[in-house]
Amino acid sequence: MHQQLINYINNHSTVPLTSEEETLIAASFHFRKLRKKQYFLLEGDVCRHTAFVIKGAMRQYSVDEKGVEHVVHLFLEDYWASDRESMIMLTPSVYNIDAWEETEILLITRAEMLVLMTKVPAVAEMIRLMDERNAIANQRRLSSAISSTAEKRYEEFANHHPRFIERFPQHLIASFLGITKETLSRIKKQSLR
Amino acid sequence: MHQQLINYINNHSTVPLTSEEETLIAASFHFRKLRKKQYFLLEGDVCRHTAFVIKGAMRQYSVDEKGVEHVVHLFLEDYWASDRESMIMLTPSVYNIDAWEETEILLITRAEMLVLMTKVPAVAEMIRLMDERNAIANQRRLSSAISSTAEKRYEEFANHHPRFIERFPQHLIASFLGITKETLSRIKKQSLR
DNA sequence: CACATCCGTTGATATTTATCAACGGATTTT
DNA sequence: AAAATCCGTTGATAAATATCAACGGATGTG
Repeated sequence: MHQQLINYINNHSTVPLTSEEETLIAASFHFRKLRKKQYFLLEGDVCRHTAFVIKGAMRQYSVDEKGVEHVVHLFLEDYWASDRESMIMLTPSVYNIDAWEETEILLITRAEMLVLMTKVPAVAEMIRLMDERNAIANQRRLSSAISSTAEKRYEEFANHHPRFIERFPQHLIASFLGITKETLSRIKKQSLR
Repeated sequence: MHQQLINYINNHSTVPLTSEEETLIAASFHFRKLRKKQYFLLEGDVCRHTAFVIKGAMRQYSVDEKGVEHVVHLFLEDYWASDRESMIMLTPSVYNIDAWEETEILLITRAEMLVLMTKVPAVAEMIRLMDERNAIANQRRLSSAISSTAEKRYEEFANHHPRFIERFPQHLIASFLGITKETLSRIKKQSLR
């Protein structure tokens, strides 16, 4: 059950895990299964866990005053999901995270993760790498949100995240890009010519 | 000259620096002065240094096919400037970073920073803290770029970054927010009513 | 001092994107 | 199998924002 996470860590660090370390990791993460639409994080709650997605699909979104959902992140297998701000600051989250498909995740608290990072160097290395990649991806996304048209953003997104397009319906992709589903529909139609 | 950085590190970590550590830090950072408009990073170059701003103001921006500048970051005293993607991946940067006012910075390479982090725990701690804050700030900015109107984005920006408004002209603020200077001018006029 | 440049503003207009409403096909639920 | 919900599309229209042009005041520069 934890094998996928073990593989993931080995693939994202330079020192292979010893079997003791593997045991320690397995003991630190707790398995949980989410049915479709079930919440991993509810707006207003403090985010206590980081989730590693073993199988399935989730989305993170806020809901504005008018009740409109704004998707800020999408997750598939091998993604890490959490609200970092809420978890670190211990403040109520403004986001919801729920399962789009039936989903299996491995959960760990921040405290446990910090301990694990000191005990298992490969985990610390992997986390640092993920933080780095995450920072770079966010910078790119921000840059394109500020300076690109809806069409270019979709194009770039489609090139970088073909798996998302296969797994999530178009109206979630639109929301993720910050446009309406109607606009995305028209963009796709146009760009065929 | 390095005193400001020393203070900064002490203010952003839990263990005070020893005088040996202070010496080490002072030896790792190199002072540089930039005239107005002088570049710290030029598009196409690989970003080799991180800059700590002692005094002055800088901006980071890309230039699109039409020659329009898009400001992605603004920096004042006590800010860290670099293009992380370029520095880590060793790829040519798509950004320029230049001085808006006459600016004094302290420079350090990534390799030197990594060494310093192992030798001085307080530096490692401070960097981790900055990474965290940065990740949170980027998440917020992304979220508002995707889901807020130009007016709300400006309002939020003005509340969170009053110093930027004092130091940078309005057209740079507009670009930072992803809108034109004309639109920002009209937004401000409207919101007076 | 004279000249040039920068900066914010305004008006007129064009473009992009959102909103609202409706539809048909697919899928899920009962 | 029938009913309900979800999903993508389209049309008509409204709202938000960009573009282009011009101006006057401020600031910087030779």
